[in-house]
Amino acid sequence: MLDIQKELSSVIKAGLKELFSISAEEVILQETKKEFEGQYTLVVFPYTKEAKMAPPLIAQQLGEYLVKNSSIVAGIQVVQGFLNIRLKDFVWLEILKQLQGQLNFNLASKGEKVLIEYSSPNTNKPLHLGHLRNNFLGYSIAQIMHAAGYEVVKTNLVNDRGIHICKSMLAYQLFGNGESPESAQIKGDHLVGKYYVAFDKAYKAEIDELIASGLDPEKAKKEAPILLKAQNMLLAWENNEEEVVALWNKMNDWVFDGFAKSYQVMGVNFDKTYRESNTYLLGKELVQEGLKSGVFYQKEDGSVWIDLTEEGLDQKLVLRKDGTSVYITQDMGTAQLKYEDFKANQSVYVVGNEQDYHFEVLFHILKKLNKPFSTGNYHLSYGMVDLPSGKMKSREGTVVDADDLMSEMIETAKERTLDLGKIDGFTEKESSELFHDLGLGALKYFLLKVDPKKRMLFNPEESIDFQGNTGPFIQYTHARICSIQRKAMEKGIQIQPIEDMETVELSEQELIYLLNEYRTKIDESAKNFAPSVIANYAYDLAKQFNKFYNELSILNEEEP
RNA sequence: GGCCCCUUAGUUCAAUGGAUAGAACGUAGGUUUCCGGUACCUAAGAUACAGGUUCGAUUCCUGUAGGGGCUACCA
Repeated sequence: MLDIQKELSSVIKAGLKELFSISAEEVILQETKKEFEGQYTLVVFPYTKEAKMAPPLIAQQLGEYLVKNSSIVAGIQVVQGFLNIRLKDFVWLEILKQLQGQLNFNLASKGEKVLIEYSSPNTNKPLHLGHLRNNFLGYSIAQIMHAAGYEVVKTNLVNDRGIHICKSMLAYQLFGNGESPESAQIKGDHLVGKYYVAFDKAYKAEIDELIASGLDPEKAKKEAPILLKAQNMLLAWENNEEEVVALWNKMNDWVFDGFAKSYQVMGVNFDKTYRESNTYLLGKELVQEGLKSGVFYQKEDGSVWIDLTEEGLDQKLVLRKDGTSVYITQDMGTAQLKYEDFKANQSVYVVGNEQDYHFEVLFHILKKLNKPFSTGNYHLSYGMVDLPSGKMKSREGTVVDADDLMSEMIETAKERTLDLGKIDGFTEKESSELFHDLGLGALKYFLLKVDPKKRMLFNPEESIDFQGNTGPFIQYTHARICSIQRKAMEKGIQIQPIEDMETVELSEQELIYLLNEYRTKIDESAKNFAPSVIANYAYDLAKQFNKFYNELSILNEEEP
């Protein structure tokens, strides 16, 4: 296998030694920018001191040495301290031959299994805009890592137990009148969410009442009857009381049913779904184990803690004094379960950045417990999605509902496409699929083009553009390329895919160049867990293709 | 208070420590024309501030200012 970089750097090393007596350990070559000649660039500034010579002179002499001594270098260009290297055509042909029959866009297997946990919804309310960013990030990073040569397992951890779930259940018991998704014609998750809101409303009314009757506000918050009832219900649930468990099952089924529909519209899926109600007990076992081995310690009141002050963190509770588990307890259990199920080398958690501290603590605990799954953990932490009015708050009703948003996007796509009048002859099914792809494409691209760790702004008023740096623009370009190639085939015209390419050889060179570039981007994207790298690269390519095809006059435009 | 993250054109986003900091939207001007829209061309416009490391800093380090998050026996 011909390795261009290796070949070049070994000659460069020899040249540095012979011409300037510099022994370089490593030579870093970068891709040449488009506006300059050549494919690879060596930056010679670092050698100025040792060579005692001006950078352009070093580059010139080194370049001449390369042309003379390397069989693959066709020519050079010197710009200040930059040495641009142009390779001979046969090099590209050689590589093309090697790639023959394996022009596969996926990279060679890395022989590693990576587990990606994302989505992780609560079963007390429907999904919102923030969940969309999570789901799209998780799903796309899974696709990217697959393309980068990893074996990928997608998991979802559903938080289906706890006081917040009981709140919805209680409100349903009080005000529900036996309503069901069927009878109310509402998606299950939305119906349950409705009662979560109803609880909060009743709870606030009770607090106001108590305060009006002269109670201290802090006390009122803790002693509102409806809250006490919810707490009782949680205890009843933990004690497996039949009636409560039945209600819990019924309402969870509604929510799962609703989520399944949302996931389908989103186009995401999972290999395995875990439920917190099944993993928290295992977490408790791990706490007992760690207590024995001295990783945890017990306070007098019976609560169990870990001391991470040596690691620069705090002390952290892992089990309440009443023996019930907290969030981190169940996460320990889930980690073990996932390991037993899949034995992955890496485990990625797609969770918002408000939980940075939580995961730092979790990973430290796993290390201290000395578990095989204590390595390879990564928290893919992403920033919040803000609205122009500020942060989204469920209780204040300032959330953007995921289902609503997706429908609106599809509706917008429909309106714009109909305006353009480009779907004549489409069946109804084809049209609605097209609207779905365009609407979701716009939404996905919008949420993915931004560096995950940054906060981002979403303006629903302006909706999302279908022109410029957007998903539909890329989709449109793809459709246009296909259409042009189809027409060209019909007319028997041979199209050179890249500007300035006159011979078949050169277009093959460019093909490999693009393939290499694509693979580099995939690797970079996977390494940084950043779909934004690929997203922006795709836009860049689409723009280039569009510009080139704009100059082709043989064909008419076609529908996206 | 302590810890973590962020700050780039008017706005929303790019830029493995390298070449003239890229786009998009918006704005202005122009081509096109019954008018508008579409399309195309052109222009203006940015690294929060102060130091440091380096041949070279948007990028790394320190400090300042601004924004956000965490700091629950919530999840």
